[in-house]
Amino acid sequence: MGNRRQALPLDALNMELETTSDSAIPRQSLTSAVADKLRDQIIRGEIPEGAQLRQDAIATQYQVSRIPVREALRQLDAEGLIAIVPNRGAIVPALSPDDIEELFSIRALLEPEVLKLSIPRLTEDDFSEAAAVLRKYVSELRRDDHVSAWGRLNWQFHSILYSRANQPRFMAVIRNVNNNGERYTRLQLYLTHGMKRANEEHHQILEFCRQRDVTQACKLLREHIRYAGESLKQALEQKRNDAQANSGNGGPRSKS
Amino acid sequence: MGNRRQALPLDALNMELETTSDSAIPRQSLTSAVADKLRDQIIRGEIPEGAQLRQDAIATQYQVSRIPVREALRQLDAEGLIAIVPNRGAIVPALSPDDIEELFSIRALLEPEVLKLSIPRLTEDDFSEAAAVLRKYVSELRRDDHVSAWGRLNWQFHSILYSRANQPRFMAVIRNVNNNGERYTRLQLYLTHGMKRANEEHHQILEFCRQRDVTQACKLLREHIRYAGESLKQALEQKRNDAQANSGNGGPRSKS
DNA sequence: AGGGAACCTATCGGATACAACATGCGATAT
DNA sequence: ATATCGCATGTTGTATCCGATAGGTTCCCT
Repeated sequence: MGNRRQALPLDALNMELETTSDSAIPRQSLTSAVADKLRDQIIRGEIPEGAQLRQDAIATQYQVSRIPVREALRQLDAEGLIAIVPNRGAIVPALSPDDIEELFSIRALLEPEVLKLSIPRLTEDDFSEAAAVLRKYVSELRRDDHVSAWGRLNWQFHSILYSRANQPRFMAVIRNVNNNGERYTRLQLYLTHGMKRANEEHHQILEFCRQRDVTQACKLLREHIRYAGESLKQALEQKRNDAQANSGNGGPRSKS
Repeated sequence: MGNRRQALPLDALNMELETTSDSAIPRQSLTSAVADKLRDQIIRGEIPEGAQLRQDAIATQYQVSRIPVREALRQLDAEGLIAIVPNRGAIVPALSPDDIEELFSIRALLEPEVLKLSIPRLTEDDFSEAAAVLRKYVSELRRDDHVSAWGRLNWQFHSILYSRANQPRFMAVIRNVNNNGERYTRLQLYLTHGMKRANEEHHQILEFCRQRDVTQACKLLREHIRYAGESLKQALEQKRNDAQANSGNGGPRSKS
């Protein structure tokens, strides 16, 4: 009974997440593995807004103790993806329309700057890779579960365009800001309105990049982000209003 | 000996750090207290770049177990203040001149935007508070340990000016980016060159804000940040060159 | 019957204990 | 003499256990 019974879940988790096997046998810590898994679930919306993240439940789910879970939660808290209330656990916070507006404003400021630095160094391979992502994007449009893939592809496209800027600090911030907002891009209202237009804009941006037209590409990117943020904000406001109206019919027990 | 012997260090830590006593009996967790303390030490440069953060040492220093220390380290890792290498501990990473340039570029993009939104709502109290910070700043200039206070006052001044923008997401990013670079503002070369000029620019920015001249204030702020970043980058490059020259003269015992 | 207070349970926070990994030093063999 | 293997030591990673806190529930008193 003295031998290993803990290697299994670690390996299992690592297997799931081992996308970049650099032949160095990475073997990340359980904390990192749990953090990555939870982050992914939150971003994809599998863990909905307002959900409580029970340490024990997560621990048993992944067959680890609560220690790595707690460390992962601390990390996600620092990333802004969850909010830890002392003695009361962690929840996935609901983002207000103003939060959405802010997040997209930050993106609209930072991403064009990175694109500007990246465009001169982009290669033909980068362009075709980006184009491939856009094709995948279109083909996913008709699938039922496209919402889960949409955000990832969107990020892939953008990050390919930025990849040659060599600005790791920028990218760290941008990635984090994207992570914070991405789960809301699943909103149906936003999807139906924005997906087609976003796709066209993506193609146009890519074309400007091919032509090395820095000014136009950055300008369009900025507008692309601003428009996406604006329409997502409106979709969110509408959803909140609907929800309020529903609760107003169903259960208004506070005032009248 | 069944009764509490752990309440003491927690209270001690909280005492040390309770700057903002909101009368809500905050009593933050040990993890948060340790994270705040370490963050402060790193920002102030008390923990120098390249230093290894031994969990056990920190735990005994603050008379807590390693658990809250580990969680605090995870948090600081997510904030970018330290780097955790699996199975090999955490270190305070050295920032390259390019990192500095990036951090200040991000600031130069984000902070003027926030200032723009804040200026119309700034009150006379805000202006006098900012002016008071600048006076304190000048009076600290002659003290020996001014370097420790400089960064804090600098941040105070800036954050007062941004405070009415009501953009918490922006501020979270800006604060974090500032934290990441602040420990390098202690560089002597940078201090001697930049402090006087920075002070003058601060006064000028404040004046533009008083006049509600959004355009000029934002323009000057952007230049202020860019100049600070540029001169700090140069100071850092010079320091690195000197260090390399010294190690070239003093300690090459591998070859000759 | 309604309100309040004491208990009760679920969950979090922290400490201790132990296992795994990394590194440095020394022994040994070539 | 040197290179390599193995052991010793120190540090990190994870599990388990215990104490603390908050919110709900029940019971009693009015």
